[in-house]
Amino acid sequence: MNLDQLLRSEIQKAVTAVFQQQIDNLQLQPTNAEFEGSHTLVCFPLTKISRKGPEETARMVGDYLVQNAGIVARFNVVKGFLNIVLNDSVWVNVLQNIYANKQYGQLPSNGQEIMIEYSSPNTNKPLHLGHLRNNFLGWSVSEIYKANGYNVHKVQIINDRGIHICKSMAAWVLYGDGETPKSSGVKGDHLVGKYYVEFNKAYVAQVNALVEKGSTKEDAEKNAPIMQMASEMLRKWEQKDSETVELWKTMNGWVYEGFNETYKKMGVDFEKLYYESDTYLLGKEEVLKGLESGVFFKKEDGSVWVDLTGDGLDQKVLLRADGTSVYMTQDIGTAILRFRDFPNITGQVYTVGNEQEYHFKVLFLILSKLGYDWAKRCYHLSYGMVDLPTGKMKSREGTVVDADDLIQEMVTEAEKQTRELGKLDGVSADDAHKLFNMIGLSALKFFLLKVDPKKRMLFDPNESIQLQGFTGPFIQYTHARIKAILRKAESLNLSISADDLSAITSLEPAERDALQVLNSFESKLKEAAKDYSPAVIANYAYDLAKQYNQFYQNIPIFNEADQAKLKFRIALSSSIANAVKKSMALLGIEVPERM
RNA sequence: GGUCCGAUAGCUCAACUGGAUAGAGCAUCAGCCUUCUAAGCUGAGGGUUCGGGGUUCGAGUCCCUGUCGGAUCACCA
Repeated sequence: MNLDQLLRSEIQKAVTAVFQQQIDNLQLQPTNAEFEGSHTLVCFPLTKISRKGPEETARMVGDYLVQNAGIVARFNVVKGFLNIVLNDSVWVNVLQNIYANKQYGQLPSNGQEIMIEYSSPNTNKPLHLGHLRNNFLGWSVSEIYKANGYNVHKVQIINDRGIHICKSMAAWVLYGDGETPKSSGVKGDHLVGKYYVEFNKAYVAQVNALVEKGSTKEDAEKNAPIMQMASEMLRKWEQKDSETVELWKTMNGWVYEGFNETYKKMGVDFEKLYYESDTYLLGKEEVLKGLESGVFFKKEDGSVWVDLTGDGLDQKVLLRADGTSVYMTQDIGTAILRFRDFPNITGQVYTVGNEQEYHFKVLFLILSKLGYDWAKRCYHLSYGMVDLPTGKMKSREGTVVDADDLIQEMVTEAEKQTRELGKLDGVSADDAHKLFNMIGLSALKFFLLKVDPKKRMLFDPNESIQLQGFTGPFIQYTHARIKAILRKAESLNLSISADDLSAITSLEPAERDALQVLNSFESKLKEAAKDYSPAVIANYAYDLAKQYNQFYQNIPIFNEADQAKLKFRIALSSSIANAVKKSMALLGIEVPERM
């Protein structure tokens, strides 16, 4: 039983004894910093059964606790709030448990298996800032679920098929002159992206030319030769024309090489990749089956639809009149395939931007209409867009922030600031390089993950490369500081067992405060999983680091003559370093031994 | 136009899901390095939580209403 549960049950007993009645929902919250205590019982709800004023109610419960619950030392009452001070021995015991528990921050397996999808890019252009939020978020949520005892499968669906890649292909055929990543030294995804831009340039020019000749805009958009060429390529691809398929494979191959390099830099990984080119046909089959069973219907032109007007939504097309599939079709196929591949998963999580909320509402509804019971355990992890100080990112206007460029800038900036601070004495070039990477990526990841995923956020480049304050590097620095202490302890041959700590009978406030934050790790883990929110962990890691720094600044460790206290403080430092490391790992951030 | 989401300090974000005098960071100002790493710590100023109603012991949080961002309502993905 953890501390909160223990205290809760003591309060429960107290309330029952004092008022001869039980109450289900005890409101227990952390005590505000300005008052003495760690836990606060909100007593207003108790006045119903106490039939006394809130202050008197609080005093009665407090008196009972002090007399009968061994863990409560004293209390104070402010308005209707009962601030509870626990015995220091309780906190010592908390540290003993955490210090002895090598698994602290990893909850036991709950036997559940889930799938989490993230990333899922199109293969016609390189990854950008929006993808970074997506990848960091999906990866981190996966790790958070693992830490909560789930067996997690990380996957993505690669949109490797469709008109977008055909556009890049068409432009490359027209203007590429045989250029390859090898011949030009350009990273594969960037090279294919370059031809996507080329396509759009040529397309706009052709449309304008046609409009000038008297065409309507709509006709011009349809008839522009380069668009006709791309459409023709898509048709040929669906007919498995060998030349087209070869080109498609080649150019996608370039993109995958580029993506893999970027994923590696980002530090994200996948257990299994799904490709739209493999799943869209299955989706088509499922739709046709649904048509037979009457879940869907066919219009006169031959297109297949689902009618969701009964659910407050619209009618939605699932197969075009010419029999080709749309986005929804392949998502149906992919979902079904995944539950076949992983029959034990209880649900799946889709990490996709909030502009697709309607799409997923429809998708889950369709799957449940098709009779798949697991549809109700599919969850759209919907996150907000990333804005720039200049406004929205628009690929057409060239205002996207490229992922590779951004990572490089962050690392370069980390190097610059580290050198300015003169932190590199006695550090090898190799270690220094690793450190710059660690710090730069930490700044970036932490900046993107500290905000509630559901909310739209602003990416200010100047602020993101800050290394002070509420940032990843600040937390890394705190870890490095603790490590210096632990190294010194080791050099003094101080070995500390959990039993050694019981010699402590009283604590400094800064020690108590740090222990309280340390002790809340597992409840934060649960909250982060429940809310699908790495931001909960980011805030926790920051609170913990900040709390430790206060302790560090106020209480000298090695000047302490009392060996028991010295050992206690080192054990506390060590446990906090572990929790910092573990929580940062959940965000995909490594922490250095020195910085 | 329908539906959904958002608005908190100059700026970027929190607020334990209805609890105390709404908290951090950045920026500004003032302190602290002969001590375990100053990428740190301490302090000050900074708020009508978008406006207006309501619900109750209590509202940034719930309900109604208005204003202003945004997203979505494609045989695009």
